[in-house]
Amino acid sequence: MTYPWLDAPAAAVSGTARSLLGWRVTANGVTVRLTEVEAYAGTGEDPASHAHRGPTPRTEIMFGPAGRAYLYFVFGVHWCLNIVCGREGEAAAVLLRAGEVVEGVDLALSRRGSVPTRDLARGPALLVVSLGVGREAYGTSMIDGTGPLTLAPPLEPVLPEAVEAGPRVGVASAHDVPWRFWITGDPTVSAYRRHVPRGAVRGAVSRRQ
DNA sequence: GCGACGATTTCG
DNA sequence: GAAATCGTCGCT
Repeated sequence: MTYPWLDAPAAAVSGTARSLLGWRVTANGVTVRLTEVEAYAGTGEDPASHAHRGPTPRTEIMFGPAGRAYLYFVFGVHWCLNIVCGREGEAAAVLLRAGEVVEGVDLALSRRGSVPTRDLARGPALLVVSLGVGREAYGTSMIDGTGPLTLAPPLEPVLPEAVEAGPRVGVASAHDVPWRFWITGDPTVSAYRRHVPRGAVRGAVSRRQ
């Protein structure tokens, strides 16, 4: 199977992200049906993207061909998984934010601990834990069967009217860009949290909102 | 070399 | 609201 739209131009990455809703990602005995994703555009175009300032050792894989896995380690604690999109050199990507575990629930539960089934992959780092992947999956292809991750089409199509869009979660810039997409009403979609500066002044008035 | 901070999660 | 916890990246 081929995935022609994964390498659509980076300018179309929001459409690519939308199209990925309902697709299934399998790794290590667990399959997740994607219910929430975020699009990140290429170098110089999207201040919220890790690749915004050009390639670095960490983001190098994003500049390669589409369909490979870009994982990054955040807060010294968690891994998050992206599918590299766009053409070579463009560095667009789609962050897999949440999904429904549709196969291997018991295995996912063993990795996540005792949580409600709907919460198994309800968040980008939780999705990665359920799939049982980590650093070793960095840079592997998700579309040619050579790596631990496998991308597969939806069993049932996700209709356009079932998709909502809004601001991306936790990003420090580009709050106005509605490049987070999710399946309306799906219980496995994560809660929206806006970016909170780490060194925020405490006890001041302007803290909330 | 150094330090600020992060596409998060969990607990209080 | 705030801590956990460390790799990454740009340079006050």
